[in-house]
Amino acid sequence: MSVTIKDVAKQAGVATSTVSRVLSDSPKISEKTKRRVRKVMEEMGYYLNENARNLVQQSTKTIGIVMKHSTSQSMHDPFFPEVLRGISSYCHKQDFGISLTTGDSEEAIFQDVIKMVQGKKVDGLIVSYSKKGDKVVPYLIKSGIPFVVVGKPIVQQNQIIYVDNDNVQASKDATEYLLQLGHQRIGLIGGNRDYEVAESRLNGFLQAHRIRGMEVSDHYIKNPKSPGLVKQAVREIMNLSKPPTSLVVTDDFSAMNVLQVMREIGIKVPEQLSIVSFNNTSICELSSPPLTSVDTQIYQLGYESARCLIDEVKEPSEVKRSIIIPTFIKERESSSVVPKY
Amino acid sequence: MSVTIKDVAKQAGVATSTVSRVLSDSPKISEKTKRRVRKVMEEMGYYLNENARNLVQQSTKTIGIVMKHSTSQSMHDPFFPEVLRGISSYCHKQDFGISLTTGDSEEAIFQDVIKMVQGKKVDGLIVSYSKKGDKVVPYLIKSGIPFVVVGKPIVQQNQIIYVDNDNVQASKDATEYLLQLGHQRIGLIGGNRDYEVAESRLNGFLQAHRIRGMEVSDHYIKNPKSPGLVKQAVREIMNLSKPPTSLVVTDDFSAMNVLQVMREIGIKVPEQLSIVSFNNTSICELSSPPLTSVDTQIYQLGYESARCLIDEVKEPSEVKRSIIIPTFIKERESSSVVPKY
DNA sequence: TGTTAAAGTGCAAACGATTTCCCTTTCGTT
DNA sequence: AACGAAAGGGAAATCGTTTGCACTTTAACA
Repeated sequence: MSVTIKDVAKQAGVATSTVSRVLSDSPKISEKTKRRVRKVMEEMGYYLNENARNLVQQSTKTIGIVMKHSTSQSMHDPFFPEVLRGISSYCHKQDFGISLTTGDSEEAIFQDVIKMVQGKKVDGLIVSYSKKGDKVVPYLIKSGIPFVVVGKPIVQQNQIIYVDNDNVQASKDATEYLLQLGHQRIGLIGGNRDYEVAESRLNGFLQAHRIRGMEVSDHYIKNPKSPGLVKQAVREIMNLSKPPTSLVVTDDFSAMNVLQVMREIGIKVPEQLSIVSFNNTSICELSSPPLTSVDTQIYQLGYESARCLIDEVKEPSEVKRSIIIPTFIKERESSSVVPKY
Repeated sequence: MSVTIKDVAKQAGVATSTVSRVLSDSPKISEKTKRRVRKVMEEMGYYLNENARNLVQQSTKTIGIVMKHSTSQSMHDPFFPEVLRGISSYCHKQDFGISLTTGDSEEAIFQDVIKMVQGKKVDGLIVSYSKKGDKVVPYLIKSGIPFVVVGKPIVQQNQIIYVDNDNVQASKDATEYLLQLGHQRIGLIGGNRDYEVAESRLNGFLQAHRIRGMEVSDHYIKNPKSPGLVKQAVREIMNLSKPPTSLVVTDDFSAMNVLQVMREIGIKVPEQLSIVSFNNTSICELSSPPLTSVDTQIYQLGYESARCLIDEVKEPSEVKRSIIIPTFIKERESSSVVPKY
């Protein structure tokens, strides 16, 4: 149908190889010929067929993105879109395409990944989460395809390129921040402990206490398995005889849930309860009150992971360097000094 | 490198054509042969190379998604992620892949699209917005590739497949809803009028008034060009000597902005000001107070657009049918009867 | 003027499938 | 036993590029 390299060659009176070389701007072709060929391409409306090129080059200049299971979860939380934005930005700079998994169950996603890899549809992958018992990462290792994970891998960390925050530190910082404000009773609304990030945040939370020689009651620690269970967890924690005066919350979205519960049960934020959450996504500014949140620089997380991946695709490195993106606390109105009794 | 159809053929003692037929489960091949070939494929670890198939079939079983200019805008608003979720879901069912534009300027996106289309990387496209002066849609029409737009196309509506709400009606409903609550002074916080949706919502808003023979002051109508200008617009509108008692707001995100301003200037929602917004995204439930919002069924919008597109890819239709997704008002706490003075 | 090197092109073989014709078998019918 | 049809499978062309190698100019140098 469409005009091919052959047509151009014939029309321009050269060989197809010449046209191909013009396409890649090879120095073996004289300027004069290039100009002539380019003119013909223009006239005939030629455009390169990427599929043909992909086939022979054994590369697609496309990366695959593996979303967290349950697109719904990924999508509602602004985390995924933001990391995607970062990835997207770097890919565009490097003229790489993006291909998404479409599955909505863990198994379906796994199949998507296999198809991408074996079908040679992508040159590399970004895994946008790190989860216990996940099959994707082990598979990718075995396959030998370049990939990077956003978050700290559960297994074989030294063989995997990853981009992450220091979540232990970040959580420690958040907790320490509340301690400095004078809070003695701090609760944690964490996440599903199957995800590495939840585990790290819990550790940081505990460490901050330990450093000060403080014990934390188990009742102050909740790790709801899914976003839907957050409210329940918050209610439980606030129903304790001695409820915490502040909460470290694993993400902004959950913090909004917290805010709702407080509104329900008539507890004022920050007057009666301080909140620090994570990610500093755009809802922080828009909630009432605006949320103090640990900025995890999600965009950077995405951008750097794309950079690492594409570097690796271009020339595989022997040693797998990983990258830690710094975090900082963005203070807003959801946190204040501990109420005096 | 990897094992090809030829290797399998040799190993199984059949021709490549036979292997290919086994792959596509052709009825021309006996069950016995199929079993044998499949076993060999299994043993050798064969996997089909999609690029090779794409080349000969002239099709990629992949659709491209054109995001609204400024990924940032697309991404912060949960609209895009949600429509993507719907698209994704249907694509997965049909075993289609998804490819995203990566550009972050209108021009860059346009180039992405050209590359996808001319490079034959996709079988069709979904344009996730409808904007005045947009170059993508006209280009797609000219190219002849199947595509559908989410939203009502500005030009040549009858030649374009689109999936949309009846935004005029939806806006009329929202306005009527407030009128019924007794509000006499209703303001509109709309969107950038370059987008079709903003225009329609404005019309619906006006129509609802007209039906009752009411006039609307221009001062009550704001169409900030970008999300950043929403707050400013809200302040202006509330500074009028006779400010509105209720607001129709073009999306939930903007409504959150409204809420913030109200908090700043000490106006209580819904006691002193009612708000109805659009989209009924997840923040509605989480805001304080929870937002009354017109559910536009974004997920469905995405799902149906994917369905239309893939149908069209499979067999191009002569007449371009479009689809209107119904809307309904989800009442929450941001709206109430007009305050009595 | 002859020799050689460099520069510029062309030829043809990949890349890994699909698909259109054919050519064998095999089997049922008469 | 002979014939024809149907079923199963093979050979080779094709899709649109890239690329290693060989070939022809042209220019330069002795």
